[in-house]
Amino acid sequence: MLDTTRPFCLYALAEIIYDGRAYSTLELGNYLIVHKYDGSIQIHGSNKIPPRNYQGAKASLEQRGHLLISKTKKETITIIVHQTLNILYLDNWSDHEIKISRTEQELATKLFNNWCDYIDGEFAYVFREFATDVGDIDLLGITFDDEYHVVEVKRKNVRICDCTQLRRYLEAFEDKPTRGYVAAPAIGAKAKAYLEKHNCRWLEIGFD
Amino acid sequence: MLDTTRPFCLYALAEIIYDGRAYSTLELGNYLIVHKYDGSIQIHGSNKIPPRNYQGAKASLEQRGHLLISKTKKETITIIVHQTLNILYLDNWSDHEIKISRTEQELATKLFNNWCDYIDGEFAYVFREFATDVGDIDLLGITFDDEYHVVEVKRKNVRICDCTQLRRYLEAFEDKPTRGYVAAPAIGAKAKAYLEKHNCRWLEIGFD
DNA sequence: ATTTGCATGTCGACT
DNA sequence: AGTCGACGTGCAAAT
Repeated sequence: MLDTTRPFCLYALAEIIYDGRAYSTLELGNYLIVHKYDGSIQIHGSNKIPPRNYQGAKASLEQRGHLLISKTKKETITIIVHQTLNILYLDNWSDHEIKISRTEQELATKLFNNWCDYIDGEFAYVFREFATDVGDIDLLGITFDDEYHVVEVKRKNVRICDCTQLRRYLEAFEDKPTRGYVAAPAIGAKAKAYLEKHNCRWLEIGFD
Repeated sequence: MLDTTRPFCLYALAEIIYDGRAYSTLELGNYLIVHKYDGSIQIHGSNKIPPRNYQGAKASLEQRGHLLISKTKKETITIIVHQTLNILYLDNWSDHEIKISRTEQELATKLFNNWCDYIDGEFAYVFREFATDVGDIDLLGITFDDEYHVVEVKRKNVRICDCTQLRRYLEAFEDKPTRGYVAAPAIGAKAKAYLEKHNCRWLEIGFD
């Protein structure tokens, strides 16, 4: 018998059925089942980072014989436990978060503070997080002769979809003369070609 | 002493430092550390599905005193183990994959097989996975009078970025008359407005 | 409650 | 190795 009110880590011979946004089955085998304080549950196989199956926070967990059933409004995981190999209750489990540095914010700040090192022109204003109805623009500079310089910042390699995002922002000023930039540490060949084809530029910017 | 050649699940009082694509620290606390056959490692807190820290397959794991060090070429996780609370070796751990149904493929097939129920017109051809240099189009129908009907299929709620993706495909035929569709079970209000503004349509299509 | 965009996204497929 | 698109993406912030 399992105490489903406590967080645990169960190693079991089991099979799993998921029904919700999709439908999936996981055949009989030995899996690691982790149940957390927030109600979430995840079933891990012997490789890869993401769990084979999972259910997010606030799921309810219930045991009925050899069945473990995790439910939310729209989704259900049914675990058929054939054999319990091991069980570990995880008391006093910490909920601390990681503290991160070197983020997109950090790059945006650097570009904002050193604007003229990266972009030519005589600017009247430079905005951060400029709101438009197709989303927020990371950095927007407006020159004295009313030219709109739109910058999308990425903390890593630029993808094509980042460039379409930039173009969506540029369209928001279609009545103005505009220039588009993606600022990032690196860019792929296809994305660069796509950018240049649409008269946009890549700004190389890295962490210190 | 730990056998780092076997997959295990370790509950320990520890602190963690990650350095790689970003830099992060996780303060002293009780965490669940899972090491898999593929070399991957993940550190879990008491809530949420994703691990606090992780390292993908083919990472090397090494123990030096109370330090556990997981390394790849560009990334390092250092686990400072203050106290080992529990250790479970996970022998004969299965690597089976889940089998999924109700996928985007399934919806695309349904639309392909029942094309005329969804889209008006006299079609000469309908293609699946039609390749262009901006990506593969899920479904492309060409009428006898050379009108290009482009369909992007989504298995769930349509996002704005799905609509920009559709428009990118439409641009590939800018010398032809085109019509654009996003086929999906549901769509948000904003995405729908964006679609209609660009003369595209949402096709409601669901699983059986 | 819904929508939006980020993420150390991860992962698989393809060049 | 690098690039690209999909994911039951998960998640938090804004609306």
